[in-house]
Amino acid sequence: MEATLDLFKELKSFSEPELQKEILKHAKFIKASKGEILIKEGQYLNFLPIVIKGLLRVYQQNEDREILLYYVGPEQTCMMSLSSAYFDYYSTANGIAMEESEILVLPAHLIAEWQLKYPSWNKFILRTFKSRYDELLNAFGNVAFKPINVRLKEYLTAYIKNESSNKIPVSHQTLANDLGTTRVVISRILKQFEKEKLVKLYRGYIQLNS
Amino acid sequence: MEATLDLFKELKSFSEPELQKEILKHAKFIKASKGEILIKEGQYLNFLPIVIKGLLRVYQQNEDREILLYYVGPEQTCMMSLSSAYFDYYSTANGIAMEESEILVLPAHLIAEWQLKYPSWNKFILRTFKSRYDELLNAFGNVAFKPINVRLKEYLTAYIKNESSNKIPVSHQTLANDLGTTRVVISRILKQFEKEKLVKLYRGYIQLNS
DNA sequence: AATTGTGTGTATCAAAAGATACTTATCTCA
DNA sequence: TGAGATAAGTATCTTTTGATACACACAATT
Repeated sequence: MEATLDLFKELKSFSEPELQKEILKHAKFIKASKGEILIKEGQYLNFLPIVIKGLLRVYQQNEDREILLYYVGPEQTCMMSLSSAYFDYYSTANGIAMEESEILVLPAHLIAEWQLKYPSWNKFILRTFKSRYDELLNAFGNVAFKPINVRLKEYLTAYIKNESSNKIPVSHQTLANDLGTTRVVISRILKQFEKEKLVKLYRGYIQLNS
Repeated sequence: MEATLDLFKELKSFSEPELQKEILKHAKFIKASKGEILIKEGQYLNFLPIVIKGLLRVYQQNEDREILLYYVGPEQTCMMSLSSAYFDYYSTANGIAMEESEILVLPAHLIAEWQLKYPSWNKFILRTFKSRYDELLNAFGNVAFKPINVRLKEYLTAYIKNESSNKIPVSHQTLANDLGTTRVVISRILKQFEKEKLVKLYRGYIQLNS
């Protein structure tokens, strides 16, 4: 856990010395293996997870379909947990570890206490609320107004923006899950994109031309 | 403004004496007439509006369509404004007064200050974030997974839950705007509902059977 | 090599939603 | 009262999306 500890100490959001001391005093560090489900819809959470390393995927489910809400990366926490833990309310989404992840876990009651005590914690919480809200608002507008092919195109271009390569190592099924539709629909649209020379399709990944 | 002042003093969220004094010291009270646009997409806000009386409608727009995000009633504030004012970010939604409304207006910089100073203010802000987030999440799930007829049915039944009567004084166009679709689609579905004896249609309002 | 699972291609059909256009009410207000 | 605005009904056509079913390719494992 030495390495994790070092990672934690580098996080700017918690660099306020008093706060850092407090966190170290009360937090547990846990590991989540790839595919592990951390949060289930309907569940009450009495802890707040902050990701140190790795990636969580938070999504909503509806019978056979699902749709992505957001990812939680290092130095971030999960809106659902925050909401659930702070307000003692059940979660309305699911969370799963996309990769081997290291997570700092805080008892729920500290959220409110530190809100008033530590400005940097206060900022962190509000920043979390705001950025998650913005993400969701954006996703909402997209789902409400844009056809799937446009959303898919935007998803793909957004994907490679953060990467050096323009290979997108994602299956059609995963794309369907993220965008809230079915695999066949994605395959159909991707084939259309290929005809338009926008992409090249391979097993297990997609290459974006541009 | 006497009446407004009295209304304000009754708001539980701000009953903490020190906070109330501060608000009265720094706030302005304004009136918005029906149809007045208070917030525009892209605009920077340096104030936080809290509704004392009346109703604001906050929505997103996309060319010819629009979709409802939420309403802001008495003792509530607008997520967009809060987000914009606190983080110095532009608004990503529009706000319009649905009726003659009375609004308390606070300078943006006080939001952060009071966050640390007044527990009840802190609670108010977080409650705002949470409830707006929940509403949006719910709307998102609906748009992603449910067909319009189901959403419309839910909208109508939710509407009369808060009313004594089962008359819904809303035009088809307004329903279309709230649900993010077009008038013709709404009219078509409502006619179907009428055949199924779920509703009776009149000019300007809808009567729900049950 | 045979088996199994996953990923992809694709055809067919059905349903949902949107676009357009035109008609008929009803209300408002000068 | 009559002109214009708003509300609603409806028919037709197209597009988008979804459901289902099946074939085939590739990979990993035994």
